[in-house]
Amino acid sequence: MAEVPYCPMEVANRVFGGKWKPGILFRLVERSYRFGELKRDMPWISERVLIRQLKELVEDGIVHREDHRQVPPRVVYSITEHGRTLAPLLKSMADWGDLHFEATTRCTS
Amino acid sequence: MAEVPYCPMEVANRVFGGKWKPGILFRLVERSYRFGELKRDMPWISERVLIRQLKELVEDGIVHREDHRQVPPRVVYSITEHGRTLAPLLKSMADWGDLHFEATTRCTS
DNA sequence: TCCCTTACTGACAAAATTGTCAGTACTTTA
DNA sequence: TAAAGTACTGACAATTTTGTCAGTAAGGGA
Repeated sequence: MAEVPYCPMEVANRVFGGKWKPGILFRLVERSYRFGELKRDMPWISERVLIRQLKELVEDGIVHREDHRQVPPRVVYSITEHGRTLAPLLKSMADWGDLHFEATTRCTS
Repeated sequence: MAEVPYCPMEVANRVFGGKWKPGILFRLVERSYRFGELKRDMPWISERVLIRQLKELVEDGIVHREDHRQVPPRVVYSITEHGRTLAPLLKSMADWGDLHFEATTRCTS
């Protein structure tokens, strides 16, 4: 199959697309979270997956990870400056989701 | 695992997320396309997958499918009025993708 | 008659993503 | 001595998404 050329859509999609990243970022834009807090706040994501998503976001420079090196561990995740540029986009997505939800449920149910 | 509650992010993500939908929609916001045109314009998506994505978009009321009932077939896809509400969001995504691409390639390569 | 065209379908395979389960480290509290 | 707490990791399984391949219909042209 032909090679995929550079596409900004692909870039954006790779960085904050996926099943859970938008939701995670939506929270982190609001405030910092300890790992356990985030986990309890989104119990429908398995711990393993949450860790992986956070790791990818950290690698992409969207999220900052701060390990306080305590026992028991205390690790705090926060949005980076660069990640914050996603805020309006995330807001638009959520708004559109609401719009679409209302538009599609008004007549069918 | 806990049930996923209603989340506008999930809704938006389900409708226009995925590997190819943003790219397809980005094109359809510009103009209408015959199936074959779209296929040639994005040769990196397999025909089968392109059809499936379009079908889902049609089911979600984002894209309109018009079959001219000719032989050989002539099927034209266009964005619906509702789908058009995604336009600014798609633009923001593409813009952010560019921004991120430049931010991440400036120093690392 | 044979081949071309176009949009599409079904069966299936490969790959990517998501999820489960059992641990680990080290300190505090009982 | 035992248990609890926290943020993880590794091995592996299930699921979802994506991709491949071989068809099909039906008219037109050589």
